[in-house]
Amino acid sequence: MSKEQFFQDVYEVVRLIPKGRVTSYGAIAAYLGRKGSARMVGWAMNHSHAEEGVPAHRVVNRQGLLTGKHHFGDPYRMQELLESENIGVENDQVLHFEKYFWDPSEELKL
DNA sequence: TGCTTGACGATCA
DNA sequence: GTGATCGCCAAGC
Repeated sequence: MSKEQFFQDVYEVVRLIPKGRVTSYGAIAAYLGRKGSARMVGWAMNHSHAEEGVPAHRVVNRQGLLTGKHHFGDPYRMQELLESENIGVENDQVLHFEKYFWDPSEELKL
């Protein structure tokens, strides 16, 4: 799998995240066979601005922390988008993260 | 060419 | 429960 393919797959998986659900960088990395390379997913997301229809706000870290909020132009934008999908956010963290967590390797089952 | 950094995560002390 | 360390792999300098 080339790095370009990895990028496209990341974007595709992110686009498949149901509204009102969130996932983690690690979960995406694991699903794409890049277990342990969660940083690559984050790095790919950093370039997701060039893509369209990529709900990057639905991707948070393992702790449900909105670590990528500063890449949305306005830091409050990410939280705002999540709250608009009935996802509670407090102190830069998704409330009931386990409840909203969407694991591609479980939901998509390859 | 080589070192540092990074939207991360798991492990160990 | 907290803090330090390593693995991951690409980009920037």
